[in-house]
Amino acid sequence: MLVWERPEPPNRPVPALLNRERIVRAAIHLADADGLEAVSLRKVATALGVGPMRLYSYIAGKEELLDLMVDAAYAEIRPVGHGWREVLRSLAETTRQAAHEHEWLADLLGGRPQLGPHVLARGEAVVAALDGIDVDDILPVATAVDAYVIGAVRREIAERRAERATGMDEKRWQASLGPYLERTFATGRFPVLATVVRDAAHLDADHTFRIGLDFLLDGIEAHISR
Amino acid sequence: MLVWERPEPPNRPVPALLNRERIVRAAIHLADADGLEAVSLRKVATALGVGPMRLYSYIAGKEELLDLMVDAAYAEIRPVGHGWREVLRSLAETTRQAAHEHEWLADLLGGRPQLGPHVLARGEAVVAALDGIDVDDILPVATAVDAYVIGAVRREIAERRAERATGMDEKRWQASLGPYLERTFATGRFPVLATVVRDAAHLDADHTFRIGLDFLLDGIEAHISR
DNA sequence: TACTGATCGATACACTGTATCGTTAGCGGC
DNA sequence: GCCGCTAACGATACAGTGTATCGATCAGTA
Repeated sequence: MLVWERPEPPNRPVPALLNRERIVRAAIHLADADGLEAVSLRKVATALGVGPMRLYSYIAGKEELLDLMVDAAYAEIRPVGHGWREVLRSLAETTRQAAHEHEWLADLLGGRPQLGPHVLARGEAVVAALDGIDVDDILPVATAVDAYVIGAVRREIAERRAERATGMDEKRWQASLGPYLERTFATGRFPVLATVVRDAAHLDADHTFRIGLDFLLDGIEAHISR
Repeated sequence: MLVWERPEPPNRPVPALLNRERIVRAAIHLADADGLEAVSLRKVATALGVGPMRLYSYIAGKEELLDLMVDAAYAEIRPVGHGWREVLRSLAETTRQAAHEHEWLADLLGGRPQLGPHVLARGEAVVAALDGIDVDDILPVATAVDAYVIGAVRREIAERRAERATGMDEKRWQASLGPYLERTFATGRFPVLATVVRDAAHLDADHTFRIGLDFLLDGIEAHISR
């Protein structure tokens, strides 16, 4: 039986100090502060003042804890707006924003099927807002937008971490594309790529995300208005 | 200094039994067989008949080994075709295919910036094939396609694993969307989503991937031919 | 009050990535 | 031909992981 429908254990006679929400909050707190690899059952349990094995009454293992974390993060995501395009754009932007506030989310996105209540509620909201569209188009369209967002956000966060690791700010990093790329391009092994990277205008992360999203939405528009 | 440009240690007088290629091949072999979590430095070293610490002469840590694995997988990816659209489609399809042959690749895609020689060579091939396009459009376009592929492939592999875990075949899984979803929809909490999922035609994975990719390519076409 | 069954958490196990450091082996200079 | 040096090697160790096990503990019932 999956976490989502398995009830929490009944309250102990003494009002329980522990529940899933508290556990997930503690885990998210750790992940927000020090990244996903800082989340261990021991650290979560310690933060709650209990032994590690206590957690196994509430979750079946670490994977389920991560699933619960993702679902909790999705609780903040609710697309708004009027018309399918505004809603899909809002879906993408709010998801991206959640990943910016919780970078660990990027590590988890797309890693396992998400079937938690908040994810489903988000799905419900999206589908409801897309009611003008042919029923057979709704899932492919929403799936495509989600796929783009997952990939784009992961790349973005990965790049941001790499920048942070070098200690360079975004400007200097983008301008030189990192000393390594400079040296590599100097070898002449990637001539076309080198000129494009050097000559083309460089967009910031926001812009890059939006331009790709616009490509996708334009393609969707052409399809559904046909 | 990054792996990509740091030379391997000089050959020992006795012809070295070990080199990065052999290490990476062993790691990929393990990952292909039993998934990414089966890749540990100890297991890789054991497979090569050496102690774990030997590997540290060739790589700085596990993360670098994973980077090398990804780069090796990208060596198989080379888009073909004539015209930007055929090339971008081929880029997407071959990347997807690589992830189907090496499911662990889906776990790694988008996780860290990939700057290895084979990844760059793939980039070079793509950019070279896109030479009709405005230089300022090339990177956004290629980036958008990559983002879509990463997200779509991750979702796809995640779903496939979930199916495998339940022991259901794809047909039965899709038809019922899993007993859990059936029960959840029966609660009436997600009425619109439930009807869409139940009533809409269900596409297989290939179809779903292609339809989203077509949305994106159509949007790109509208942009660059403007 | 005595018993039973659920709940708890300490301990233990197998495993991880990697730092340390004494040992070893090959080579250049005498 | 031999010595001394240096670089490579790998055994050991450490801190940490997820989780199985199982004796101790406690509440509610007879």
